[in-house]
Amino acid sequence: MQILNYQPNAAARGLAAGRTRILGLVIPMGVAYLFSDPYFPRLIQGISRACNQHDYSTMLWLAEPEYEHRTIQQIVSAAMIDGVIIASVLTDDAVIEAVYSRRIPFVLVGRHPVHSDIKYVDVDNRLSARDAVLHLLRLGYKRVATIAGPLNMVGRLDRLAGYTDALKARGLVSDANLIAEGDFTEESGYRAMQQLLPQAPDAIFIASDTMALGALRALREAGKRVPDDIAVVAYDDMPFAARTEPPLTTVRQPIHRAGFVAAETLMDLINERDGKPRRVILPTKLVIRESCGAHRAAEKRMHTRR
Amino acid sequence: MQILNYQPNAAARGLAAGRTRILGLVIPMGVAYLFSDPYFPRLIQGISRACNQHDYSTMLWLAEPEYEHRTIQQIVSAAMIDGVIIASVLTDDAVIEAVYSRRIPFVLVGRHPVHSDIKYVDVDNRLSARDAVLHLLRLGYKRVATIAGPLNMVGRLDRLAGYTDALKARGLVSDANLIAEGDFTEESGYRAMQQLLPQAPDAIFIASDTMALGALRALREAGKRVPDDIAVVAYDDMPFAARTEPPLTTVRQPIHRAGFVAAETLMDLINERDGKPRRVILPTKLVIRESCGAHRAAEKRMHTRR
DNA sequence: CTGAAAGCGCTTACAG
DNA sequence: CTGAAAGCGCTTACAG
Repeated sequence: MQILNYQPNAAARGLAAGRTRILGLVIPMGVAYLFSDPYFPRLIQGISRACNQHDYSTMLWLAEPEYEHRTIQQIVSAAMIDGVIIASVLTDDAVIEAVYSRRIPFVLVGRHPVHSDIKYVDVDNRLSARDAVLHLLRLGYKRVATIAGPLNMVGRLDRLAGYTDALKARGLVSDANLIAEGDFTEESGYRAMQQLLPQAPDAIFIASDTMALGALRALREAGKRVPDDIAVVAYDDMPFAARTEPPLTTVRQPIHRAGFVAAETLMDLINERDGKPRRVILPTKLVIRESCGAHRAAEKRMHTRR
Repeated sequence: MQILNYQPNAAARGLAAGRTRILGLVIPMGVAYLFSDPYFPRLIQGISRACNQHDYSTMLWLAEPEYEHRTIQQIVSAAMIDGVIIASVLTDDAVIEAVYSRRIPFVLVGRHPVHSDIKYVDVDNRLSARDAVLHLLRLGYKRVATIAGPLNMVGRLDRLAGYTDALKARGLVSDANLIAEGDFTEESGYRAMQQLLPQAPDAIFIASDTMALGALRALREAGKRVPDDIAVVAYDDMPFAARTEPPLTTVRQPIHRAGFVAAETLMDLINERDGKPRRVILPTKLVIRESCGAHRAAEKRMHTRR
């Protein structure tokens, strides 16, 4: 049975059927260095898994700013892809505007700041950040600083808002001197921490584990002990977060799952099975380890009781 | 001029022209955890850059073992892609066999262990590993251990061979007790180091920076100082290698460039501009920092001279 | 229910 | 050199 070796011609099939079973994935590289953060590999793995299961393929575009126009051309190029996933929403994103106005099926990973009718998959960045900071406040810390992510990214703005929410909830007002901006690299966390140290914070919420790595390095160099001199809570729960010194208390978010769900949501959209909700908010969880001092605080309480 | 908004139909063009201007990229996931190593993101960035410059697009397949058959089907599916880049050569790779036997244009990142006529881009893993280990031996270390990568990967076998070469070059014989195998994760480096410690090595060559991270952690926990008690040389020169404690002496390899060159080589192959050589070996460089003790050794010599 | 035919939207070889 | 026509290899609506 030589027929077993037959491979249909994908281009012909795409032309005739009007669909290619290819999903596009666009990663804005306005922030190219970000790509080495383990976030994107895990997201891609989730998307790829869904594609494997549903017999789709993935087209990858790293949208470098200097080629943005070309990337958009390719995405909106008819009959190349059936739809597109856009990861990591920038507050001003030409790619989103292009696919939105041309009515190309697409799903965001991260909520859109303006168009509320866009389908997206996300975590509740604001609420989870609020809870993380409240955790610190409840432990009794008074001067809680934060290192935010690049503020042109929607999710990072939300985390910063969550930080402010938490302060407000405890009747505190946020102090601009306690807020530094990083760009998600280890190096930027290092610099931001050095910048904050003179303000003598007794705790800090850092918007990513990778930046926390840099912050821990800065603290070590400055001779500060974590959590005794300053408590740290981070975000992501990357694999390495359990192995820093001390291990990081951090907000776990299901990145792999976000990719998977985004891909399935897009497939439904393409096939007009509009069962999936417009927004999918995935659960997060504050993973408590050593860096926040909660264990130490619990110990103290025990000693006090005796 | 409304004609400016015209977008040619990619499927129709592909059918008519017999080429799609799409390159496939296959990352074997027999080693899925590997994907979080910064290696692949940087490789993808290089490939993506070349595609942007030459007006190609990239199709990404993470070839999970359970979907290997399907992935192969997609790759060899006519008129989907013009050619394929296969990253990270496993010693037994069904994907490579499939594209090889079907005469689909392809380029490997990493040399092939059997078919020497296959085009590839690589570094000289063996020679660079040899030089790294010779560096340690020249500094006077006597018991040089190694943590190898997964031995089903060709490049990692080559690095192990380089380790043995160096020992031989100094009239030493390799001791199986001084060789441990990791899987490129931080965790595996940690465990491999713990396993090697009872053998009392005074230096170690580790096949990746990520594993070195784990090894440094194991050494710290065991109370060993680097490089005083044990010297460390790693491989990759990832961004974080300059910021470990102590900073890593490590072999720098141009990953981004490897991706870029692989993509351009494939484009030439597709267009039958057979100008590019069959094999491209990119240069490596031993970057000397604190972990090997070379600086300390130099200092000592200075003191002795006085 | 089955099967031959039209048509998807391009590229390219070829007639003029 | 220019332009109309054939053909790429499928899917699908439609005639039988």
